[in-house]
Amino acid sequence: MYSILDVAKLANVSKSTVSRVLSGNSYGVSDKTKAKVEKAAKELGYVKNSLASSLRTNKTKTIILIIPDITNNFWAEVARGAQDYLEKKGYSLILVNTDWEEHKYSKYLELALTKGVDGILINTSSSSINQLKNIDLPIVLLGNAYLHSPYARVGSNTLEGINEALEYLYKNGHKKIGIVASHTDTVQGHNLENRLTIYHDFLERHNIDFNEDYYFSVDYSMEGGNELAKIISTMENPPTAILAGNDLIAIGLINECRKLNIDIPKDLSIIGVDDIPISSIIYPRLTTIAKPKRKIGEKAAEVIINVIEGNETNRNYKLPVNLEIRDTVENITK
Amino acid sequence: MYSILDVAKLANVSKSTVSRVLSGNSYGVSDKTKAKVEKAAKELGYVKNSLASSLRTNKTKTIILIIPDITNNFWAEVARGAQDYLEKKGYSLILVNTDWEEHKYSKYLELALTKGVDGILINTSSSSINQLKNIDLPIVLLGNAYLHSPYARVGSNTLEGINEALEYLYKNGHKKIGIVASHTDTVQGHNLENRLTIYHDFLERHNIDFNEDYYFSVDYSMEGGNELAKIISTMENPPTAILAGNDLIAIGLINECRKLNIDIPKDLSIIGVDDIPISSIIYPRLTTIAKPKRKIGEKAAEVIINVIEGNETNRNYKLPVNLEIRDTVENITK
DNA sequence: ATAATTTTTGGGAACGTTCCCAAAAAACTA
DNA sequence: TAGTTTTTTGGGAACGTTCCCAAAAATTAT
Repeated sequence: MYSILDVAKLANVSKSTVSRVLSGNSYGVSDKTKAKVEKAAKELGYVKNSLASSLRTNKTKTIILIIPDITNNFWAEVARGAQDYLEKKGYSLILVNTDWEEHKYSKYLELALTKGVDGILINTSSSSINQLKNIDLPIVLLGNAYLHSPYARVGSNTLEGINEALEYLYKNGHKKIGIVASHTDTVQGHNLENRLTIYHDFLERHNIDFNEDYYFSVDYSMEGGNELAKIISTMENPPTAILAGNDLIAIGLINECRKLNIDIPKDLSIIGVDDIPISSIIYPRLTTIAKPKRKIGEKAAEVIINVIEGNETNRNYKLPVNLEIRDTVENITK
Repeated sequence: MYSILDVAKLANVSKSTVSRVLSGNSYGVSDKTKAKVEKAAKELGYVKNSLASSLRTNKTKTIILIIPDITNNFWAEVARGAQDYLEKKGYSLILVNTDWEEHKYSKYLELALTKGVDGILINTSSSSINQLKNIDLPIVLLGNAYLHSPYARVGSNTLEGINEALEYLYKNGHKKIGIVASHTDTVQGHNLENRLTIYHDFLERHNIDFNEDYYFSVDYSMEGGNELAKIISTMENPPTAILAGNDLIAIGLINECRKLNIDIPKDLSIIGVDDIPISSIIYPRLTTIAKPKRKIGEKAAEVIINVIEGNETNRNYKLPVNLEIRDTVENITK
């Protein structure tokens, strides 16, 4: 491996000049010496040692991405979006999985410090958010939680999607609409209270009485969906549509309904949330509220670079979701 | 941010001593000074600057993972496996996506050089394999291709799985077994010729005549699977089972068969290859040859660290696959 | 042609570690 | 106790950049 000095010797200039040319910042270097240097560098196949550069400049052009699990398609998409954008800007991405475990947050936050990353893209947990206070680095939060933290945040406007989905069901003649929320108050930072508020507003707007039987509380998993199907199958006055908490529930519901001879969507319309890859493949294809996963990653990357380069103050971004209309909602107006 | 000198001053020792203690290699430093140093470091909240360290030692404790697309569950699992192992060993992972584009391989290989990574985990394309020659770094190839390259390789023993699947079908009474291969010779480095060899060996072993109608050549996608269903539905003497080229084909086949009123598995048994997440969720749940994705990542990480630390010469690993028995194979012996 | 100004170049220090070598301190030997 | 060996410590150089400042060269003005 050649260094800047080798290039300097070959080009017959000083290392300072070589540095000026090769670091891109070649103001005040005459065109002909610049050409000389570039030629010499090429001839040697010089490649810059970014460690030395970083040590001097205190910039690593590296971002760390701290997410729960890259194996989850949502996070994979976010990671991809982030990497794509960062790459364009000359940044690299260090990937790390937390599995929501506190000690890993600590560990990786420390890693960020030793490695000297220029910024942190992180999906925080409720307690790791506090650890961030001790870190003097640009930080962008991934997700909808922690609205009032002092950091920039990039999430999606799920509530608007919920509303849109509800209105879509109404337009298709549904008035007996079930809604699902989890046992726990928040799931991965989504405040489900808010979803219910949206739901109640919707009912009020259309003069529909709230029927508490239509508020379901199951686990956010396929098993939860199975359970939901069983509950619905025993109801005297079941809903005609379900707004599931997420796609997993919706899919569990679909699968179990098949066994219970409930036809989807004829007997029951379903809308999911997330648009996981399976949703467009199962039969029938699931109508769902699609989160702009990749865009979230891209935007987060864009924001953190802006923060790093001082072009932006911390802000909250809520990226629009999209109601992906497929085959699980029946029009029952006729 | 404090440096080693600050710690030294506080502990009243020299920077050398601090370095000795903090770099782990504290042979020849007395217990009491060691304690002093550790106390001082803790007191200041010292965190090591790994840039400076790397510059001096020429080791970054960083591996680059070059894969086609993290959004593909297969690669996400590989990445996860690799990261989990690397983390345990104190290494970090830089993630990069190629989309099989040549110029990105070049770009990222150069990145590996400037960043001074300690090793490269890469799923190469046919032409990028040549670029590796110019790189004097530990390299581990991901996947089954390029058997005769000089690099260590970690893949899976898919052929053995194919054989097992074939035998499993036979055991369930199937003799009219269709097999799928792509138009092209290789798909992502899998030599399909070999699959056919296995198939022919199987037929021979059980004295079954080769029926060339049972060799199908469709695209490795859901659309390919749809097409396959249509072909089969028009056959006079259709196979009773299909060994699909991958899960995507199998799923496309399942979905299209539903439309064509071909019952899976009563009318047609299906086995896929890959075990993508959807396979265990669709109805009916797909029996498939599961690749040890995560293990591949783990093993690759293990191997590259061994190569880096000089404990291992380049070798080929073929990790065993697993026939995941679910609901798409019918026993037709009775 | 000389002075003043601007442009271009080079030398040294610094970033924070680790490593080498020598010096100091401690432990042992006779 | 003095000499010898071993253990422990400290100082300086080095890794390869970038940045600061001054010097040299080129350009312009008088």
